[in-house]
Amino acid sequence: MPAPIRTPRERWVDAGLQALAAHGPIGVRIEVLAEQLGVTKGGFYGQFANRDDFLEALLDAWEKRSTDDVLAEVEGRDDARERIQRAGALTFAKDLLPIDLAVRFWARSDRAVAARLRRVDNRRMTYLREQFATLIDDPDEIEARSTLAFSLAIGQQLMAADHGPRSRRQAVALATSALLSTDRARRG
Amino acid sequence: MPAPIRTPRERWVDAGLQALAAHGPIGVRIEVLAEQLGVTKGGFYGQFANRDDFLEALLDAWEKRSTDDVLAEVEGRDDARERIQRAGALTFAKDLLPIDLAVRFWARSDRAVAARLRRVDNRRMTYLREQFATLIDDPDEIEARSTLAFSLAIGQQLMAADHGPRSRRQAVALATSALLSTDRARRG
DNA sequence: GCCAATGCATACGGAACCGTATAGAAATGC
DNA sequence: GCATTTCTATACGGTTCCGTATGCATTGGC
Repeated sequence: MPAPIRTPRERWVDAGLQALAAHGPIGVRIEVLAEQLGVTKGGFYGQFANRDDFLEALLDAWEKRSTDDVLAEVEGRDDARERIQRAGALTFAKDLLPIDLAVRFWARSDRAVAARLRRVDNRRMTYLREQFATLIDDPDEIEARSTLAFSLAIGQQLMAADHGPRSRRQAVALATSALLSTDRARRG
Repeated sequence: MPAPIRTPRERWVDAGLQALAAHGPIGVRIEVLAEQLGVTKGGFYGQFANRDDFLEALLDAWEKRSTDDVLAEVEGRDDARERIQRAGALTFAKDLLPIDLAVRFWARSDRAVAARLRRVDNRRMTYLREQFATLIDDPDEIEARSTLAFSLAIGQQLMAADHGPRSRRQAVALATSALLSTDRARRG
């Protein structure tokens, strides 16, 4: 009996995430998204109650993609160094990272978003600490390096500086290997 | 003959920077700023050609405050470690930092802003490298630590994770002292 | 106190956008 | 094919905002 959905939720969400990544939550305009999708907003309000409801859906999608999906993929690697780098690469993968940054910025002016981000970041930091714990004993050192690793993942995407003769990739690689080195602190 | 300006440029700019920090450039609404200042937009267009012109003025103010003003203040300290920490503290001072983050996010979708940010960040990184060079010899190590230090300054403001029994301040302090330690790489 | 000048309040037109209502289009089950 | 269901195009009212025009009111010079 039905007529199949021409523009399913997921297409709205994908477009919405892109807008969120580019301009923040204020930049998520339903009529603009509709135009990008080649439809009008007519169908939108059949699937989302209103704009706020839609923004919630965007956060849901971001949260799912950036925790469960990533952690599921990363397990099954043997080497801790490899897992850290792989988790970093995935967590801050090319398509997810702009969204992630937008959510971080958003969280600064919205308590509910801040609470979500905190949950997500805590999962990530917990994982990071576990991995560093296989390399280092000193809890202070673990915390220091986890914090630096996390900051590096964010910072490299937001800093605009050049690195002299080096590429950004090379500079980040140098920083990463400094974080992973064990010639100062011994394994237990 | 005149009537003195009741709401000078600077007041508009300050309010604009606050809006920019909170919601990004899209969130800078002239009528909203006017209401916050207790006036109408009537006087605004006497001092700024239009909204774009005003956004330029906001960037000018940000650029000036976050380079010249900071670097001027930081010189005259003897110890390199102290200068690094002081420059970091000032560059990312409480009032400047939210603006700084907003500009970073803005730069991701605006080439002109990106170019400005690059200039500013290059000045900062150059300064950071100079300071680390007084502690370390290896150029790779200098680049790694400078990159990590810069990332930490940004990242600590955007990460939402807890640090177990430690406060955020303590975690950042641990990370900072790890960056400044010299027990691995010797001075030259 | 009055004149001239200038900042700002008020009012307006236009655009962008939200959310609702309604009607038409498309597809499925029969 | 037809009826029914459901998605979506169209149209609308309301709000927010930009930029302009005009008039008032406040201020400094005399």
